[in-house]
Amino acid sequence: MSDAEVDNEVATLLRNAEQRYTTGRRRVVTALRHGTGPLTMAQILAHDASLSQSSVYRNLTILEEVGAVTRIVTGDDFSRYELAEHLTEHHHHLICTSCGDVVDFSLDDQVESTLDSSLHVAASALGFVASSHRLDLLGTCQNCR
Amino acid sequence: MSDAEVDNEVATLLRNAEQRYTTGRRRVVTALRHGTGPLTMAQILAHDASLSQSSVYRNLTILEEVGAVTRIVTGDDFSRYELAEHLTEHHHHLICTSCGDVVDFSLDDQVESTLDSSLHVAASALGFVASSHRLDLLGTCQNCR
DNA sequence: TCCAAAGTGAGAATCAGTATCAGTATTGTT
DNA sequence: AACAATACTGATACTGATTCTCACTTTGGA
Repeated sequence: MSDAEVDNEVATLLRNAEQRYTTGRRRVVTALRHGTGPLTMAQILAHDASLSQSSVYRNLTILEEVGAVTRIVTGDDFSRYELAEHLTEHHHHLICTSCGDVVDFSLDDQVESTLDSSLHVAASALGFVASSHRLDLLGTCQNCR
Repeated sequence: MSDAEVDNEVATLLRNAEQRYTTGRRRVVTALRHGTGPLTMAQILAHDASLSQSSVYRNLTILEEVGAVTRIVTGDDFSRYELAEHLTEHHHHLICTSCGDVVDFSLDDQVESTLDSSLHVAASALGFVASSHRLDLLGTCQNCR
């Protein structure tokens, strides 16, 4: 999805929720489009020094509520934020257990669809209605080796 | 693994780290053996009123360090704790996005091993050394429907 | 242009989790 | 069995990421 398409889609999501697509929110979305994985608050602020922390937190919450952003919690002390999957592509996360960094990766479609159907079977056996899955690979990144 | 075997294994892990297997630590392990998924601090304390919060936090940290316990962060406001996989079985988590409750489930072995090899391929393509994976299914539990 | 409603940002407040430390329990030694 | 020496406990204080507050600013419609 191109920058303009993402922008349009985010604008629509916000408008449907009677929210504005302000400059600050655009800047957050721009920051999230950069980097190779979900970003921490510190990374977002580092990417754009004009942003103020409290507004970014508030805007991330709103962007998450309207479905434009997803919050990731990996286990270290910081939440991470990325654009929602329908604005990017289905992907998973490689999490470095040493430095905490998170990088996106994908599985090939066949593995993904096998997995997906197995998950639905398992879920319904337990009375769950599955809506999505989340797959993280834990290990050590190149830098930390 | 039987209660006694788990107990022995935890005892060994602690001893190897020059830690004692005290009554308080036994009680925490007992609490974690109950329930259908990882437990929050509140659930552990509710299960055994004789435990004090600060000691449980400290002991969970130690049990995690020696490899007897795993900390799970699902995205709501509380960490959850479970016995390490080698003391139970490889499993995944159904996470109710409405109430936050977490329940264990398993995939059949074939799906699991296909997944595992795909993950290793993907990881090494990015210079990662994979050590384990984590798969969560998000949805709505029976109670919240 | 003006107004009402929405957004901003600096700082205060919250609260899960961690650190402190005096008191208690346990282990090894004589 | 008594004595250290060392580990553990638990009440409490502290920390820090995130959320809340509120006076001020910006925005969009009439």
